[in-house]
Amino acid sequence: MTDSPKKSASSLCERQALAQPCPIRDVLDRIGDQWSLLVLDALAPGRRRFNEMLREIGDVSRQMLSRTLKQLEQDGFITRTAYPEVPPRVEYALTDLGRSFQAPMGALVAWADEHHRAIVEARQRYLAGAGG
Amino acid sequence: MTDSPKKSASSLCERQALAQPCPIRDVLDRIGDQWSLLVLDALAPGRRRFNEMLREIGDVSRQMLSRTLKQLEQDGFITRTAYPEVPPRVEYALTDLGRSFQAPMGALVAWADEHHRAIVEARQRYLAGAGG
DNA sequence: CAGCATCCCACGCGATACTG
DNA sequence: CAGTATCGCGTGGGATGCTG
Repeated sequence: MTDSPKKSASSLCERQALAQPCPIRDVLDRIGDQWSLLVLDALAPGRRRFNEMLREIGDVSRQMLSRTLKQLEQDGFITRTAYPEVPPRVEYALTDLGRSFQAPMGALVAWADEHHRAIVEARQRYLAGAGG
Repeated sequence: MTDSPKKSASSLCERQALAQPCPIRDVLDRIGDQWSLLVLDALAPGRRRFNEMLREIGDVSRQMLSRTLKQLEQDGFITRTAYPEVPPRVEYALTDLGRSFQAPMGALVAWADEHHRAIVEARQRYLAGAGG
């Protein structure tokens, strides 16, 4: 498939010309996709190999890790370095772009940590009020 | 269904006890779900009615808007106020929690705006290098 | 107008076997 | 070890008709 013909009319996306898809949606599609954030987090301490990340993240399949890494590499968040050895060795690492993303990501993490309790409580209040 | 039996082994989620699911995953599951962010954004200027948002967002179905609103209400991001009139009128508005979320969301939006060009360029470079 | 119930298809994603 | 190709299931989500 080429590209989704959908249009997003939100002001969130209309803040720039739509030559490119909405940056937010673009970024959100990446970090919102279940694994990218975990991968980015796994790479935060330093370079990692494929199976290393596979084990570290734990509940990701090879296919999804592979896809996610490729996506992140494609978008310039990480680099992929293959060493022509045998057995093969491939290492992934954050780029400057990837590292710069840790700031807003950190803000999000901090907010989540700070307000998670409130969210959980809101859910419980909701269930109590609506009767499940 | 009760709850996903999946476990996330990432340090991103191990920063607190896992009595609750990882706050980040929890928050990400919400804002990463294609519509929540758009809804939150639509409500930023002030209260909105159902069909108003439906039109404003543009490419969201009734069902998904309904679900998203319910989720956000449940999580304490927004309030739902039904006026016992005929025809019925329902208004949605951000809560304090919802408004507080605009800070990290703003950071993310700013980052996306600032680096979107770099991401697009990285993609083009990737395509050029890998030959599609 | 608000929004839930139903139908249905597309695709996300895990499992697995295969390649280099 | 580091992936890719294939298969199959589960579900996200659009379209739409019905209800209050």
